[in-house]
Amino acid sequence: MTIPVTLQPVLRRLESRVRLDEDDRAAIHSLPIQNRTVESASYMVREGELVEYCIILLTGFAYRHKITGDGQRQIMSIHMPGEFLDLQNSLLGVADHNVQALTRCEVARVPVAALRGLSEERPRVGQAMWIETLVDSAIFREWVVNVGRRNSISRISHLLCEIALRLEEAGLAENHRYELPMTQEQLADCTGLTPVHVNRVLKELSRLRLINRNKRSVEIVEWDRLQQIGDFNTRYLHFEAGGPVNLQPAR
Amino acid sequence: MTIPVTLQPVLRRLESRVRLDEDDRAAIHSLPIQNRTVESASYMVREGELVEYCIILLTGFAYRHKITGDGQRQIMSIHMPGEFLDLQNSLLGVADHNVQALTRCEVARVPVAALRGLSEERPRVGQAMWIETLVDSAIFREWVVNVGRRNSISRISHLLCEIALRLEEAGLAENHRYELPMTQEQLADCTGLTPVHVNRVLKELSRLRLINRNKRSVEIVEWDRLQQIGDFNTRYLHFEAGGPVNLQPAR
DNA sequence: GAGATCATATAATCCATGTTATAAAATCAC
DNA sequence: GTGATTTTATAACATGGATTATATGATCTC
Repeated sequence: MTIPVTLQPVLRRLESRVRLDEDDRAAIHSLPIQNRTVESASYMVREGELVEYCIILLTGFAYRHKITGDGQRQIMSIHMPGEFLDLQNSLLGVADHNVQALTRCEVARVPVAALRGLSEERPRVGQAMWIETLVDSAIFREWVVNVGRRNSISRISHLLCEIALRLEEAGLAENHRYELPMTQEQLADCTGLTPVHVNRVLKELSRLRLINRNKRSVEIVEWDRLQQIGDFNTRYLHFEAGGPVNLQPAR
Repeated sequence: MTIPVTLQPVLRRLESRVRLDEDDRAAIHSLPIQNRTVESASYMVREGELVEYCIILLTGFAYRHKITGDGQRQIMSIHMPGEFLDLQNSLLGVADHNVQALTRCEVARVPVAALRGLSEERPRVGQAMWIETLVDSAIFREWVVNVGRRNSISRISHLLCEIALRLEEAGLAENHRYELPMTQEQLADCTGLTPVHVNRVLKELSRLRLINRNKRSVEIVEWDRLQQIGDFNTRYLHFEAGGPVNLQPAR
């Protein structure tokens, strides 16, 4: 028996950056979606695959990653409810990376043709979806900086700050406290480190009383300090994108 | 006196992935552009700036980068003629990174409002532009992998392969031979290494007779070997995107 | 609730890459 | 062309994070 889930969280997200009207909302709600439950660790998209459906994450967490020729893994993003997991595939055709469930997830599958149609018929919705992919892109850029130029303690701090704020923005956490459904090995694969070293860094962040950890729950105790150590600045998350007015005619 | 330049290279690029009609082309050619010459090393966009114009690179090379809190630089992409440098700014508003000239460049500046209008009036062009940003995004993902999980010799090899193929695809180089207008320091900032170590790696690649260097010119002598060492696979460059048919109704 | 499996913890050792320094070569500015 | 500046080259030494190993604690399976 499936838990009832809706596209509500997606709508919330799209409308946070673009003003939509009733017809736009109706068009989204009438997308021919299939709901699915996906078990933890199962693959939703595999690199090299010709993609026929895009996936919207309704509940749970997922991540995108690639495996290098010598078998190492690099995670390139973490996803939370309300996010598209692979909107780029609606226009690129062949997946260039894997998408995997971090926890058990409820997802909606939407045929790529329906998404292309939606973006042509409702240009405002098309732009909202485009913006989602642009924000993804901004996050990838920041991750290039994170793994390219920050030391281990900064990398982990930065990641913890990013996840906290994205969860809070989505209404899924508050007070810099959240459940992080990731193993230390997965944190290592996000930050280009080894699991052993992630363990050392987490221990150090706890010792400094910047965070409290208890199993998978994280509380950022000293937000300002952690943000500083992680060289974290929210700009790249584009929470505003000029606010929902950004698609009005230029002033 | 300005060299005469046209939007032709942009059109070529957009049409490589999406079929455009005469009206689409006309709309692009009637964009209200301003041509500018930009000196080497000058900034075209600065992080934090509210962006009013998007920039199309017509001749020359440019790059995007961020500076970390402690003054280190990470380059996140290299751009060549025909590419948009900051199309994402047309919808995101505030720049989250810098765009700087690598050589003297001829560019076209297009008001962001004109680009938004274009994408609403000519949805096909809008999708073509969207695809450009999606390919950028795919390249950022690969760069996360490159700096996160590959060793120094792989990182440099991967970068040399990527630039070779992108230049060839754009008709700007052939036979895996090209002028790379970057210092070793800039290569270091692309790959998350130090300039000293980049020098060591380049020396090693030459010693192994995989590449020939002479000043800034690069010739990849053993393409297959370099590709293998760099763990390089063209998939992420999406040269096809399903070919220009990818926007036909789903089969 | 007993094993099996997976995740965390932690120590000892190693090494790929960073750091610092110096000099030569190339390029730039006038 | 000349001096100033930038870039490349290279050596000696340092280190942050990797590697390997082992133990313990959690969590899953039936």
